[in-house]
Amino acid sequence: MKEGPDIARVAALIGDPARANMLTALMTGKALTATELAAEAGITSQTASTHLAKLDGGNLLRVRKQGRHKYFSLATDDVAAVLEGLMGLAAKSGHLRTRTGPRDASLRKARVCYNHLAGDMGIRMFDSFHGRGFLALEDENLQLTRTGAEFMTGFGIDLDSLTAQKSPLCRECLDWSARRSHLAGSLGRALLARIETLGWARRDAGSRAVIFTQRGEAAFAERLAVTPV
Amino acid sequence: MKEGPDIARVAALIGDPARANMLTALMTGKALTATELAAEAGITSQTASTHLAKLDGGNLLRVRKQGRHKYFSLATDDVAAVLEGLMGLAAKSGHLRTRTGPRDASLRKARVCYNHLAGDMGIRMFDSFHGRGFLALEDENLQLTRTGAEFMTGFGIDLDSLTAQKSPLCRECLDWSARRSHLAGSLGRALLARIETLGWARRDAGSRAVIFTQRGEAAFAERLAVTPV
DNA sequence: CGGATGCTTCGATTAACGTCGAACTATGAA
DNA sequence: TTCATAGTTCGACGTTAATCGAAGCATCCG
Repeated sequence: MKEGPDIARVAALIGDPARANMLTALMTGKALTATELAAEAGITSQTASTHLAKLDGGNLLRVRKQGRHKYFSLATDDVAAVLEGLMGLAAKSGHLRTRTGPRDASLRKARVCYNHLAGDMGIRMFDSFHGRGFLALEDENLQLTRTGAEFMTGFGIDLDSLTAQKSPLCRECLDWSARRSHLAGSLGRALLARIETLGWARRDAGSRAVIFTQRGEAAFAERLAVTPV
Repeated sequence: MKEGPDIARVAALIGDPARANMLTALMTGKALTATELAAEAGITSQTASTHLAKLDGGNLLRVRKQGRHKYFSLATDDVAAVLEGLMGLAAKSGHLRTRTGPRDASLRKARVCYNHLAGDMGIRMFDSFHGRGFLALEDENLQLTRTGAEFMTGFGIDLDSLTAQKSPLCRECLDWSARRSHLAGSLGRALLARIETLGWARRDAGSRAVIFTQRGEAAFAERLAVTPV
């Protein structure tokens, strides 16, 4: 009778407060261990273990074992995108955990969304790439054009190592405000990494904010977020 | 401690099977009454009533009272977008309700996503509009360009009445496969309505499929989904 | 080899919530 | 007015699932 994918299963997985806290913690893009996630959610390590097993079973997480540690991260960009969408809905219905403070403003401006740049600056960069013809919508996927590839290489991105991976190079990701999209995919990740390497910005420890230096923001506007005439 | 919007609340709302069934039923875009939704979810009208109250309280639904009937529809396009995203995740983790059949194929090709066209054909139309310069990414929102407006008027869309509404004209909506976006917003709605008026396609009763006639599909490819050279 | 740390499994408790029968209100039809 | 239909509220039942203590593995370190 019911048609289509079983949406309730996934939603219920995200719907538990403890699990939701873990997932939002993973939105920074950093891989966290089970105990770290337990602390993040405010539960004991035993319960965290069962929760993490469920999330993994639902294909929401990617797990890597290293020695006696188990590192968890979000499975794909799609998961991050859905989480962002849910945040948008929750924010709109007014159920904010904390009232909007100064930290919130910086989150809107620039933050990390599963390892790539989100927020106003992320959107501006995406728009600029699009307008300059670096990205093209081809078939089913977002593609990097030849001029785009040249630009990326010039910016210090090693495209060869990126294309060697099996994960998609470019992808769209809907933003917090759920209005516009920014660049995800391995290229998005590489760009943020490059921005950090260049010293233009650094991640705020313990939150998702990305804090640009004054020089970094100017350089960003000049090279990445150019508005094409 | 916890920062950001309360995502668990919303996800838990969608996470109940009965409520999820109601929401997916509303993805057709049609407004349904409480009893219709109860039947759709396979529960009694009393339980449906409490569920609908909760969904409404979570700002996921829009409610209109007409006589002794209460009509429910999805609150905004954002809600539909999140539901689509969740379907993508659920589909990927392999938990399909029904094994993929012929109906599933037609859903992928063209279906209705909260009143606008989704699926392959929706994506192709969006790409074409983008490539022909009908849509521009401006500031925070997707904008209809002047040439785009001319085209729409020529296609028989009454733009004046659309812009008179307060709801946004253009919006992106992430697709099932969660890879690419198609056109939502009031313009997206109007386009699908126009397509139906022209007799190019009709909605399948009881599913989300949009079935094009042979002539309709040819006309669609010729006028709406032109690939710009 | 101990001893410590990270994670998992088991069992029992507890709390939350979906469910429906029954009774109630409101609107529309005869 | 009388009856029927749509929807809501209440109370009780039952199931589900989150939680933690305790015990059990696995891994690393000295």
